Amino acid sequence: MYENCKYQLFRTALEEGAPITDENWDTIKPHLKLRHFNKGEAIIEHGQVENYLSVVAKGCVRFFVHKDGNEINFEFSFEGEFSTSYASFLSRRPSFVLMEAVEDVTLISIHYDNLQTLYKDSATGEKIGRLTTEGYYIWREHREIQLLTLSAEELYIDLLNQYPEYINRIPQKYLASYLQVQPESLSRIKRRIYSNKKRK
Amino acid sequence: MYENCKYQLFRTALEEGAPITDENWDTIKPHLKLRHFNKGEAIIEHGQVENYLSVVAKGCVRFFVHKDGNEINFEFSFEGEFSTSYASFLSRRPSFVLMEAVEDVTLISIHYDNLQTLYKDSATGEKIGRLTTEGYYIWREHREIQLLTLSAEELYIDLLNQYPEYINRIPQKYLASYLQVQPESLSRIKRRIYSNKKRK
DNA sequence: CGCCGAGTTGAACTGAATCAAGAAACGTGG
DNA sequence: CCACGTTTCTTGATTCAGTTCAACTCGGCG
Repeated sequence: MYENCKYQLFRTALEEGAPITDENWDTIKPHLKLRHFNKGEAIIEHGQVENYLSVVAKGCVRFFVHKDGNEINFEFSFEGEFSTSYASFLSRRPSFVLMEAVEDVTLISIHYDNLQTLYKDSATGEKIGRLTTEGYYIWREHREIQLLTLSAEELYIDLLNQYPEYINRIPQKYLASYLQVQPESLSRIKRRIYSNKKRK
Repeated sequence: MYENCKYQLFRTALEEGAPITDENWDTIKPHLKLRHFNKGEAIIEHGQVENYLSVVAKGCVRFFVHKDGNEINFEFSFEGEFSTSYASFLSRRPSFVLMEAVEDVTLISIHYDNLQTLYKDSATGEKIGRLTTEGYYIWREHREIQLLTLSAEELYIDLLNQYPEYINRIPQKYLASYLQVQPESLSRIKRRIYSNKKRK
């Protein structure tokens, strides 16, 4: 019963693409499983193939890549959001992206093979898959345009406005590279923004 | 007969996702149409909803956004590649992205409504749609990681290696913002790379 | 032939990176 | 619950790469 409730988050996430009928849900639900990760634990390592499409039930996940010995964070996911190395999941190729639990994390996951079965068995499955991917695509395009057009400070302000409850859960050392700056610069950006707010 | 041949590029583009049967193709083909644009002409303006999913038959298209009175280019498409303001197309919302013909351009296009009909009428249609979107997604994720990890010089070298035939067709003033630098800096980057090559 | 936009080059400037040191927060074990 | 050690965050000083601005070259086109 308790787990049942948790799975709902997966349905809700899917329903951002399109409404799910109860019958659809009944065919999906048996394939879901919960996976737990401790803070700091790897969820996907470099070179692994991502086998799961997951939604975060609890916690915060960061996505990052290695570059010259440094980590560059390119995404974070929180409760109710999809959380998967999607390009690897879709292409069945080794993941270039690493995933790690920023906090203790619980994921609601469906295995790739089970998803393919759903696709094969029902046109609705295909449709849900398409709409989910479309939603994911739109998100990526949005982020890419933001990266190209906004300064680190503008990106930070955007996060403050859109996800005030999330921004404090991401350690600044991770957030910095997401905004394309060094941690020291992010520190100065925050000071600048904060002192401006006080003045007004 | 001539146009028939041109449409093939659309099929080829789709088949990067999954093979298309002749029957599938026969249901798609009647919905395709060719659209021509002169060099410099707008294909999508800011705020328009994108109604077409297109593949480039001839020419080069640039995708860009406005920022503080400047244009920032975030994508280019060439012969055989998809070319659409996809987030707008999928979401039916006004496009934030502008599209323009860099050279004289011919697009092979299918209208949104016709695509939806294909989706409704066949599970295969759904599948093709899903796989196409997946391919598009993978491309976007790849580009986003490149933006985060590579310097302008590294991005340029990457283009040189991967698309040597395309890079010269993009005016440097457009290419610069794609690499996140000013045209003057791109000029210096090219000189640096070229003089290194000579030395070796 | 002369115009115009694109590209190149140089010089000065600027904002972020780097390096280094100190302050604050965290958590681990006594 | 406190003490200590580790990590994260902040702050300052310096360096450096890219921007900006301006002048100049080049090539196409009427």
